[in-house]
Amino acid sequence: MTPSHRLLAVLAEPTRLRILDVLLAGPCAVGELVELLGVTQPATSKHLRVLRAARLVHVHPDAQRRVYALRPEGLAELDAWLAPYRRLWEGRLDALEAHLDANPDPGRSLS
Amino acid sequence: MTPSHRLLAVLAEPTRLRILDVLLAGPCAVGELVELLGVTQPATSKHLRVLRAARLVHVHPDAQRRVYALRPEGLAELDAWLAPYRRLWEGRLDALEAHLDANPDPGRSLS
DNA sequence: ACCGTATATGCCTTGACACGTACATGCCCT
DNA sequence: AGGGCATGTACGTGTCAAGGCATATACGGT
Repeated sequence: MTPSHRLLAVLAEPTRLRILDVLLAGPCAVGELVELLGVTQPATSKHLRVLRAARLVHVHPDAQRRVYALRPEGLAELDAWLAPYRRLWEGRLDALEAHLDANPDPGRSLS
Repeated sequence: MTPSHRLLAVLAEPTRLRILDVLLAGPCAVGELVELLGVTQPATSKHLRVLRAARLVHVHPDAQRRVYALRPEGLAELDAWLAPYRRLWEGRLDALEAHLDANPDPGRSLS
């Protein structure tokens, strides 16, 4: 029904999240993923299948290896769903920021 | 493991997403949610329990009624997780935009 | 052609979760 | 105090998806 629900279901899986985090650093073959994640190869392949169906990754065959790479545009839908909520909490943050502007430098330790 | 995985699991549920969307318009009592969503009351209460545990909503008792309201800051964690990916796809969009700036209006008058 | 490597798929079991029904709790009104 | 309304909770059930194992497919080297 909600389109973003499917996407969220795909992301609601620790292993798949870790796969995306790994791919964030750059493309990766299945074997490397298996090693890095400590997950069995069939499980990894199935998760990759799900990520592929969600258009979050794409494959580039290189001999027997299959190199997976990120498709970050797929996450734009999630960003769009998040937008109205972000306006809300940023509104509160803006109020905080205005307060900080009025009382400068009360602890600059946050990155 | 990943902290955001819990949050995503909470959101990976159409009914819970719809509840958040309703609360986006403003606070709401359980009975109204039951009516609006067409879900049984126990189911609604259970989903609200999950959303409460995830600190995405908070309750304000008003006599027998319990009015639920949004807590959008809880979604900031999801936004933070999304940030590095957003940089990627926005990078591509920026590149496209730069291209469009260099070659203004490539085919606006055609299709 | 054969073998080893790399990846995908099929079947089965198990565990988690959402739903429905019934019940418990809490609050207001008379 | 009692009855009705609004909401939370316990239990049993069905469904769905993740994991493990075995196997199938694809490719390269010899």
